[in-house]
Amino acid sequence: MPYRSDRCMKKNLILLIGPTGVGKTDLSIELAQQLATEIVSCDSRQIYREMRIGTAVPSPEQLAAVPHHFIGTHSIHEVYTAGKYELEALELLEQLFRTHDQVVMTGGSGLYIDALCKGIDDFPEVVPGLREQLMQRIDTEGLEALRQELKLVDPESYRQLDLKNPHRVVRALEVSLSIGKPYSSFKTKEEKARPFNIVKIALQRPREALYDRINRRVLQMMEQGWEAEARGLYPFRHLPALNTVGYKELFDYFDGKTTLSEAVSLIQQHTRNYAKKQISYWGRDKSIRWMSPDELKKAYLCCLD
RNA sequence: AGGGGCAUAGUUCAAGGGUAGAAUAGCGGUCUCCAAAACCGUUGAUGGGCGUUCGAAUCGCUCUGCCCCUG
Repeated sequence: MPYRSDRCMKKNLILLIGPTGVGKTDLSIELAQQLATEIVSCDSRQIYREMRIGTAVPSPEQLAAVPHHFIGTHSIHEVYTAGKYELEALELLEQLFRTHDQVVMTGGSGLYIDALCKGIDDFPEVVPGLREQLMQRIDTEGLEALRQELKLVDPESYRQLDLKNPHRVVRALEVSLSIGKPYSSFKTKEEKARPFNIVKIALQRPREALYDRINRRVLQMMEQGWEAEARGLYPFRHLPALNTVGYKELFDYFDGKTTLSEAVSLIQQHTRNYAKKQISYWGRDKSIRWMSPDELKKAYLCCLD
């Protein structure tokens, strides 16, 4: 079996990824139970305790069935990043591997997963508030002004980056200006070594079936009280954590910009768009093995039947 | 039943008789720390028929469908 550790005692991280709504939660629990291990979530939104219904966290029963990590462990009021996740998740895995040969990791945040598997280069701390300042300058001076500044401080990035994307330009400037060295000079392009094997499995379903599951799940989430949850978070709608599919649309509804049924349709649509982006993101990672739920069960869960 | 209006991309809306555009969806992609974010590329349409004209989305007739008013 692919996940069995070999004689050298190296531990295995079994990564169960896939687009939103594909059915990762259920299968990850089956898998973890079979392996008598625990689940580490790699989801940039389920990590926030204030957002539960709208991020489709596992049910209380599911959470009780298998120990979960990084579900509701942080607050929307703190700034969280892929870099922090890399550090915290690595530390947790080190602990878990002391008592387990296998650990199951599941979630859908591509950048977080890459941060954990390959590492993110060590960028020095940036000047607090600089990013906000730069974003404001885009409004007042225009993106082109920042581009020209980037051309001076970091010509390498100016050549490589997507200069139409404000986030990218601001990020490169933020680092370059804070440190006084070009952003590009911190990029090593080297993957960090990890003291465990990583098996990447992505769950796959036909596009139509996936979209149908997404549409239905959004309706279920509404029945579970998503609207009330979102209403409670409305005062914090400008926090980065709440720049999230579903909450945004509900906030627009609260603002009277749409009707409730329009909001729900938009949530379904944008969740489908998100699923597509995830599939695109993983498309270039050739180490990922794509399987249908049935194939996964045959390969890893046959002993249960 | 009579009168009026409308008909353009999946949807919403443009185009003084002269190359049918946009937004959005759809499809595809980018990605080194706000990533459920941000950004890029692209398919696709004049309801049917007849006529006027060098030339019709645009003018006329007709059919079909939808909306409004009157009874």
